[in-house]
Amino acid sequence: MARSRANLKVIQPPSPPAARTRATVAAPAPGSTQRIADAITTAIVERRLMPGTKLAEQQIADIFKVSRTLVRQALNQLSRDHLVKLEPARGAFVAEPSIEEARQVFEVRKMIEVQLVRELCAQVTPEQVARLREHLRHEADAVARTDVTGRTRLLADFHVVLARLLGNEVLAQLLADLLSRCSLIALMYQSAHSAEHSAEEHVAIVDAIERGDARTATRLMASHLGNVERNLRLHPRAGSLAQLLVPTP
Amino acid sequence: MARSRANLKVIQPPSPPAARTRATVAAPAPGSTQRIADAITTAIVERRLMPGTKLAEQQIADIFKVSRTLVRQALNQLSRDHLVKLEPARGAFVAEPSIEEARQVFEVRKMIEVQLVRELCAQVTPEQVARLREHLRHEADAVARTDVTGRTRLLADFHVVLARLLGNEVLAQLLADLLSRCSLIALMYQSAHSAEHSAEEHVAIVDAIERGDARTATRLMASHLGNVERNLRLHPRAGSLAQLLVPTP
DNA sequence: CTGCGCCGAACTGTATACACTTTGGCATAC
DNA sequence: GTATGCCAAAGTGTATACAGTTCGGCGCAG
Repeated sequence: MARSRANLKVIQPPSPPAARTRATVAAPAPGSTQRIADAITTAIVERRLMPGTKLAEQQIADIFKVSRTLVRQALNQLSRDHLVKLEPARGAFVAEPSIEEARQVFEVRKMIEVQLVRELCAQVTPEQVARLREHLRHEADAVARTDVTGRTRLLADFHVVLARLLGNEVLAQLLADLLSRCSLIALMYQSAHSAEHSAEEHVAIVDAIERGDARTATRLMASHLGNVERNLRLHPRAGSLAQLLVPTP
Repeated sequence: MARSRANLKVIQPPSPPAARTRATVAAPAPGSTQRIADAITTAIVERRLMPGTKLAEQQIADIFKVSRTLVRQALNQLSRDHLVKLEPARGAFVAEPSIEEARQVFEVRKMIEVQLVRELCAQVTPEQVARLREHLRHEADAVARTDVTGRTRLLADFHVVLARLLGNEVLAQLLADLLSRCSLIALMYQSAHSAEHSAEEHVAIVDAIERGDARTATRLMASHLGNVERNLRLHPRAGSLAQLLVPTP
């Protein structure tokens, strides 16, 4: 895996519309650290920073016109989100989630979200269904407009919206974290899963939830997550370093 | 909620045997930041630092004989673990989880751990059962020796051990985070749940897992978590500020 | 006696400085 | 020609300096 030497300028500090990965709810903005973390996050998720890219502190500091101190704080945060990997005395790199890690993340998502959907079926209100329908409309819009970035975000947000309907902020945060990891995984193991397909599956899930049909809803969610995972290229590719290191006895 | 002005000396930098909350697996030790974070963590969990206590950077820096830089990093980490709350321009305080947050944390734990136990029943090996039995022995020891600190830690670790048996490190980490929050919650809302009772329930759960009896195991886990939560004083206590602010119309 | 406002001590937020580690290249030895 | 070792540039780890904010007290007015 040759480390990408891509130009770091791709980050670009967006002035007003920073990402809201967790800015909306988490910290009351301890300063501009969050702005930097968000910019890097979106840069990673939008594939402008490829996995393995080195994130040199001074370089980023220059881009944002701040000191290394703030950049360092941002990188620390991102490392806690598993979006960047910190190698002591060597620097920060965009994380390269392993295949095994990808599997585990999806396994956890399945455990949580199946249960989530089950509980939702038992207590969902018409207003909540309406809220979900609205989200589905946005998804459809983005798919129609072939807005790749927005589409990806909305498809992920769907799952967070579900969590938030339970009124459990802890759960919602937790899922949001997992989903940001999934974004990175998805772009590393280039999904062949079409956005339309995911959107359709989301519709089916909401239908089942509306009917309060827990059996169907959980089954659909499980298969949905299974589909997404199955369509990742989670197989050691020929030419990958891991393959080369095994002398095949 | 009067802020505790307790003497901060209670932290004390332990030389060799630092806490292993996440030191063992997470970072390859980027320096001594982890040492400080661990010391504060154990101080909180062992009730030497009460919720609401202010954690002044310079004060802690003096104790550990380091600069504020490292302390700051440690406090940032801890805030991500929800063990301390960072108030911009005011400082860091030991977190005071709300009753609502406590409920949500337990709800999430129930969702995850019930599913966890179910999957474990389907694929548990005799060696794994043996590993669990060993842990149960340690629990019993600690209970017998009335080793409060060790006992509390072991009772929590039981759940992480379960997670680790699935071979899913992501899940294990996630649960470990939730459990550290639970420690704080437990000490804030002083549990009346006896350690013996918890240990017994753990034994019953392992028994069910060994038999591969998923139905019983999941039921036991759900009721175990329900018991622990129910025995917290999760009711607005008379004299609490929240109560005083409601004029009872 | 109570309340308001000003001021200084203390503390946080950010930048900068310095020491130590890593790294890549070049020269030298084989 | 390949390999080894040394050195300088670059980068990270930690400490320190400085600016801006908060907080508590003291005095003064009512």
